[in-house]
This record gives sequence, structure tokens and C-alpha cells, in this order.
Amino acid sequence: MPELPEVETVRRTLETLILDKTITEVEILYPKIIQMDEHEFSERLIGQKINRIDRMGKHLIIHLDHDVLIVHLRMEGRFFYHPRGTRLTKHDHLCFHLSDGMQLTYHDVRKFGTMHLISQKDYLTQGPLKDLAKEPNEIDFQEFKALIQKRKTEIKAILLDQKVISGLGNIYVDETLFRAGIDPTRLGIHITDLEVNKILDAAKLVLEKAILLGGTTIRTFEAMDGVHGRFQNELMVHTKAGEPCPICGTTIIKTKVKGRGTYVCPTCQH
DNA sequence: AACGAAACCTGCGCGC
DNA sequence: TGCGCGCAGGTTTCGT
Repeated sequence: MPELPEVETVRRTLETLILDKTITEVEILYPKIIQMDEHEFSERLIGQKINRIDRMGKHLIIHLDHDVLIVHLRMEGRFFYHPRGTRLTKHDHLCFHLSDGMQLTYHDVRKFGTMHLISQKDYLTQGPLKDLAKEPNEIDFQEFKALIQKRKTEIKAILLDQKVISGLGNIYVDETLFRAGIDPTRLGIHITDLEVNKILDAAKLVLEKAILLGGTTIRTFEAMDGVHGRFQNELMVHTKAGEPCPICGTTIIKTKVKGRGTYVCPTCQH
């Protein structure tokens, strides 16, 4: 998936395409994506209008007349907006027919994505948003600092935890820690107040810049059919193993932290 | 409570 | 060409 900037790009694109359209029919080819009975899912959706599309962390929040559809694209989820009747392909799992004669198709090679349909009144207190932390630009510093400094695990793993801070994934955590000058294997308990501050500033900067450029394209991610992010040109360490650090020239190395591919400059990050 | 590993899926590139 | 392995942007679950 897409991390926060990619999801924001998808959100903005969807907004231009499906706002104020009504769902007229739902096709479910792979029911495991939805977290409820497929007949109930279809019945509830049909007839509801798409009134607003928000985003919280990496979740898309589609506000309907009565319910809220919460979408997580995970690793490879994508949407396509095509004329009704366009043939579905191998990895198309859901298809929403819309009142404008178009169809919104959910496509996901690895089938990791999820959709939750929850009533408007409960969507913040039930389901995937229940324990979601705030995003870097709205997080409370004291709260964030306390969560980091009480943990005895690596800072990279802490920053990937969406209950601590939302929106960062593997790419942007590497970029954030590089800009903050911090080694991803440092334990949370050893991170100083000053360093927490640097991390937060770096995270805000990285995400803001990535949103501006429409996200990062690595391998197959596209916001919608044919739209590529341009943040990959801004990456300083992620995917740069063997290349010189843009600050000091030291060769960037690739390691593993908690099983995740991790890129660091051994000179700039301590 | 907090941690790490495994699980959920498929496709791709690599070495043999 | 085929096979097995490791890898991929995320999160949840399970055992310790």
C-alpha cells in the first residue's frame, strides 16, 4: 500500500470521480475483502449516495447517506473507474455500479485490502479507526514522546505502529529517520526529547512533500489507472542501497529491522 | 502489557 | 523452461 500520501492522492482522485453518485449495484467476486456478510453489504450499499470522502491515516473514509465505508488498500489495493460493462480482470474483487453509468472496481493482487461498512454513529468507535493515532501534523507532542520513550523496541517499529502515529509506512519511516539523523534500531526508551522533536518535524516534512508530489511509485502502485507519484525522485535512502548518501557520500546500506527492508546512512544516522 | 514471529495472498526476479 | 527461494509499500493474530 500506499502510505498516507498515496492514500491522499487516491482520495483526491476519487473525489473528482464519484462524489454525489449513487451506488446502484454491487458485485462481490472475493468476499474476504469485506468484513461482513456479502448480501448485507450489497443490500446496505445499494441506494446510498457518496456524500464525502475523507482520509484518516492510511484509511479512506467514504461517507454515504446512512453508513460509512472504510477502505484500507494495504499493499496493493487500487481503484479503477470505467464505463459500466468493462470486463473485470483476474484481480478485480469488487465492483460498484454507479448512477452515472460508470463502475468503480476494486483491484488487489495480494487480496490484503479490507472494507468495513459501519453506521455513521459508530465508525469512529468501532472497526479499524477505533485505536488509530493522530497523523504527524496534528499529534500531541507530549503524548507522542511518552509513547516512544516507554517502549523497549526499535524506533522504526514504533513509528510503523499506527496506534502511536498514523500514516507512516516502510518508505516514509526510512526517509523520516534519515532526515532526523536517527538509527532505526535505536530503542524507544533511549530516544531523547530533542530527537522526538526531530522525528516529528522530519515526518511532517516528508509527508507534506510526498502529498504535494502525488506520493511515491515503487513497483506497481498507481493512485488510479495511469497516475504515478513523483516522490520517488525525492527519496534520499529508501531503495538506494549501494548509492552515496546525498548528505555525506557514505554508501547507503540495506539492512533488516523487525523483518522489514531498511535503508540507512551509517554515517548520518546514530 | 509488550514483544516477535507467523499468517494473510500473489507475482517477480534470481540462481541452479 | 522449470523449480524453489526470498522479497514486496501493511496489519492482525497468536504464543511467549
